Amino acid sequence: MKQRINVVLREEPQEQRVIVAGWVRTRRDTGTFSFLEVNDGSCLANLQVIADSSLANYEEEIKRLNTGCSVIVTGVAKKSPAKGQNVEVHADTIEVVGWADPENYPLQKKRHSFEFLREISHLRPRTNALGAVARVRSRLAWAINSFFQERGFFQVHTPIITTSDCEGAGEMFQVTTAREAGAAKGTHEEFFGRKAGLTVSGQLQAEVYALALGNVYTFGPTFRAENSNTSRHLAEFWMIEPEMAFCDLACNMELATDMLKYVLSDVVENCSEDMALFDSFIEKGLLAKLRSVIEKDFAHLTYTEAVDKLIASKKKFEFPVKWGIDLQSEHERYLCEELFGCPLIVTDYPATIKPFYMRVNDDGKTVAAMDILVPGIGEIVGGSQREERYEVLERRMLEAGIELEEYRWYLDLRKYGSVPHAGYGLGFERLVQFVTGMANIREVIPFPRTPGFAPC
RNA sequence: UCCUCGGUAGCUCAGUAGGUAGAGCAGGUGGCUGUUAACCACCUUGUCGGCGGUUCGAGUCCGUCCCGGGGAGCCA
Repeated sequence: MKQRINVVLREEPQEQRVIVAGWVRTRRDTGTFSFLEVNDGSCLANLQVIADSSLANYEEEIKRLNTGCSVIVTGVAKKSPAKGQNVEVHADTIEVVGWADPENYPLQKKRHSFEFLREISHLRPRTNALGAVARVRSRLAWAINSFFQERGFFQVHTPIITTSDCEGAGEMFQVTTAREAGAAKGTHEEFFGRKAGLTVSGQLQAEVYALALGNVYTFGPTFRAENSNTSRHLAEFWMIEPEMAFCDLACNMELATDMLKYVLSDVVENCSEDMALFDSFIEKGLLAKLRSVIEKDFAHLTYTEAVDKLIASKKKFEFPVKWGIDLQSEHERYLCEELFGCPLIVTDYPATIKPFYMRVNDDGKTVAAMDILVPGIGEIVGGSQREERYEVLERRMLEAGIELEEYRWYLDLRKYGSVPHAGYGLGFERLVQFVTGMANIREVIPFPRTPGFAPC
């Protein structure tokens, strides 16, 4: 039975027989045998395999092995006499499954720039850092599902193709069967009988299920056709959107805080080897940062208080601060990184700069919005209590220039058994970025899609 | 999309006042060694991002387009 290398490395070596299958990272020859470093993706560490020159295929094959070749090794696990590893496997047989021509194989046994690796997205998960990102990303997804499931939330699969436009979340990719550009208008009938696009948010549909099942969450792909070229934006990304009935802004903040602390703890505990790599090679002090986020309370300011703090700081900002403007990156960075040095929740933004569905506060000027800002990333969570009062919502939609007929279903939720409810969106890749310390969001999703880039 | 810096060997980069290119690593060959970014010796490698222009002559100067880094906007 084939075993995973993480298991072989974990068990005490007692001359037990093992079979492992993986890819050769490097080969070192000595007088009478060779060392192979084999990695099967189950963990960061490689398994050191001792290939003795007595092996039948030693001269013809073993000595030709190089980075990238795939092998199946059978042998005996032994205590390693040298430093660097506790376990090593002395091979009885090494079957070469696939060669990787060293003249052409792009990965070398040395550091590569992330920019270069991005050009070979089909090979980059075979590197230490990108493999670690993939494992941590998977664990984070698991932790998020666990968090919500443990609390009795139901996962709802909201549509990827949607006809709900102008959710205030940005440009939509259009979905059409028309073959030629422009043909969609008039000459061809729309497949859905109306304009459709890829979802920019599952929130509105999640609200439908929250007002039936109580607490729900979505976890799926999201698309923005914005021409954004930054280290924090993708055209296709994954978003988690919980939505809770009978829940106000305070309840929303509490859930978001608990969720972040829960998933961070889980990953720090269960991905320690990969996290150690990020801590020492990607972002120094990463683990200390994460532990402090897990332990410390998040700071909380209202937008109005935040504006006061920014003005009181007497700092020169490129964009002068004044009540009513949206907070710029430099403002968020000052508050989050300099003033507090921890995650910061900003609530109660001016109604004029937030979307129609956010609940209007009693002052009539602000809405029950909340953004969670995190050092180094900026906004990681954006949410609000939703407007549950029919008349108020209708007025806000009209003010926003929204076609009411298109949103009858959404207004109906306020017409029949309406309840206070709230929710938020968490950018999954931004979370992975925060957890791994990876500087560019294109490295934390397997196949990044950005303007002008979607190779496979 | 805007500002800014960059694109030279498979990778990371150097290239002086315009005179048709170099290092380290990788790769190849040989040697050595319970090695672990192994080590030592020798050898190979380039449409200098694309197109156009100035010039006797362009990696180097000018224009334009593409791509990447950093910052900004939009946001998650």
